[in-house]
Amino acid sequence: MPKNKKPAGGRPAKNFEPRYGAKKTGGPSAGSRSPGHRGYRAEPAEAPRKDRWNSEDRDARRGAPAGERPSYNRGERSERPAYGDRNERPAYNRAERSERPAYGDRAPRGDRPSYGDRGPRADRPSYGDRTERPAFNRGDRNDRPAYNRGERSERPAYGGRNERPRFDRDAPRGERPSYGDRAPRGDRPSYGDRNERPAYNRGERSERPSYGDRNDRPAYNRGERSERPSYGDRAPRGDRPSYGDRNDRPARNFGGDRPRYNKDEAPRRSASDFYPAKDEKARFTPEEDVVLERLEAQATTAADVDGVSFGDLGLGDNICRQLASMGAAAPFAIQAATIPDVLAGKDVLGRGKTGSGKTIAFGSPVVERLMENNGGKDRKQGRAPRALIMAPTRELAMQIDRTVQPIARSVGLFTTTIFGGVPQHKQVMSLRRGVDIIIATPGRLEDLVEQGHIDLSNITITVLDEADHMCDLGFLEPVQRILRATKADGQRLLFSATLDKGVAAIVKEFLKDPAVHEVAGEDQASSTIDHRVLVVEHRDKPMVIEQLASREGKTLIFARTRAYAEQLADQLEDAGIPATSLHGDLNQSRRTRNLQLLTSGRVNVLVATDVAARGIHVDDIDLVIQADAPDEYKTYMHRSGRTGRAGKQGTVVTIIPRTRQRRMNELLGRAEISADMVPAQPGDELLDQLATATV
DNA sequence: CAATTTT
Repeated sequence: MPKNKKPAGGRPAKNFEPRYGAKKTGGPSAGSRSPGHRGYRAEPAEAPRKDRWNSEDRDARRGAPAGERPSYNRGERSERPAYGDRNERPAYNRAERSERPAYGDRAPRGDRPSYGDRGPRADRPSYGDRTERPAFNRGDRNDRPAYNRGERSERPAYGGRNERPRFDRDAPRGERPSYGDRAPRGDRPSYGDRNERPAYNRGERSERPSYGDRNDRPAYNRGERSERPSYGDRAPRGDRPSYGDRNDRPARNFGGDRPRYNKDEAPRRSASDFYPAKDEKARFTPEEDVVLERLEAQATTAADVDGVSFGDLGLGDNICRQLASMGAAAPFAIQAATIPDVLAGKDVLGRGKTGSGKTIAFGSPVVERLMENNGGKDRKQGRAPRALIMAPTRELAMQIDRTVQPIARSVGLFTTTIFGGVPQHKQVMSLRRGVDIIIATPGRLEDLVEQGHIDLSNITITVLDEADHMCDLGFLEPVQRILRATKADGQRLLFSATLDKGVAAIVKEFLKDPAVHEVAGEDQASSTIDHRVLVVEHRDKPMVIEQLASREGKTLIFARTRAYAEQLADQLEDAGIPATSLHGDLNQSRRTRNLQLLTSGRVNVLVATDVAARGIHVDDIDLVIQADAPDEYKTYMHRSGRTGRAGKQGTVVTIIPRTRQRRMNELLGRAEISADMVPAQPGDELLDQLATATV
């Protein structure tokens, strides 16, 4: 399918333009779409502004800061074939879902308030329709008179509506969940700018569960949690349909080929050396064994840290107090090792075991440094961010924010998350209000930079979490471009549990004489994880997985592909094991919700791709099943690091075919893991033993 | 193969 074909007759173009046109000349357009949202206005204040944009004033606006220009009307955009191919992607068996009563016997769906009046799942058009629906084929949208129903013009006009298909649009209205039943928008924490709303935080923050605690790093906050009111009486997050639901399928195919920086529009802000064209030759030269080979890592042991406090490391009182309130009373080894160097302004490479507290290791000193630099006083609107933390997945970005944000707020600094899969508007608004620390995934960050909404030129500290992964193919180049846009002499921090020479390209170009830290005695031998490898006949695999997964505790299953993850989740549900999935074929809302299903314990089995392999923390996962063996030893280490956190016991079971034994042994060797490798088939008692080992 | 953008 011609991915880039320009449809005859320029239909998509036609469909794009009227959309924008209609927005401007047509009815009013509200930025917020539901009553209760903090920005909601019955008489949209934004409407007049749009008119102005549309008028001849445009010339007058020429000189306006980039962030305020309606820069979205770029020509070539509308000519692009839009999202056509999305619909052509395989459905991954979603359709079958609707045929099964599965969700009916699943956890107490019916108990949940907001969905109470919805029909049973099977009656609804179901997500299965999605792929058949021209979801993103905006083309049809404007042609459908249905959406111009009378009340439309009275409504706030849903400016962005066309752009965000909601589920079940095609269904008769009566059958769709009425949006009025939803929790008011304002009650739902929004991804991007949570911290921007003073109402939500401030002093109480530390006493509250602070969104972060939900599935954050282990040690912090555990005990207090149960004592606190917690958001228990709120509708569980996962139940509140949210932004992402509108795109049923996230965009993919991120046009790696798409030329960045629309040629006809020079970057306006930081015009100078922004993203120097492509690469002055590939920087990655494998034979340069820099980093950990040449630079001796300074090992810190837990004993070295004994009796040391965060204050001793150089953090200020507010931050120390905040850390204590988050459950981090005293620094972990990796934190004690790196914090002083970070505070000293050095570039740092930090390697600490999965779940060893890396987020605080970089988060708290970054906050401290920013505070030092401006005396905590510079809060002018729209100030440019000064620190940037990048992560490979959205979930991880959110999780980092949950840890860093309270620390930042404790000294009056603001953070915001920037990632894709959700409407950008809120993110842009927070940026305009001014933030100090951006926590981002590379794609959306670059997008907003290109749009002129983000100025990276004042970024003095950049952190790469999961740094080795950020240097993998597909991430490396965007990361390089972003780093080049930050202050040239800025401080850079690279953290990962598997930090290796793969980061050489970044280190060489961007770090100066970095301090390298690792924590001694944190090898797999000292780990609390029991590693097993099961050699299983291909035909037995489904049943073996079922047997392993039908258990009490939380189980995380890794699959290599999204399709298989989805299929496995379906299979388990069919078998009566409540399970959900997490992978890139889900929209962000469902990703967030499904992960929340596991953290909340509503579902005990999550089947995920490697999107969940790194960084994300869920309490008490005691069994990790690798339905497909990983290709890389590092992947093995990260996946297995989802269990056995905070010193708890965990089991990792890897299922392989006979033909993979040798490769598996090599991989385990590289990971320095010793694991029993035994044949297994359904019904084996061993499987039950493994399933119940930790429950 | 997965992950990473679409206002």
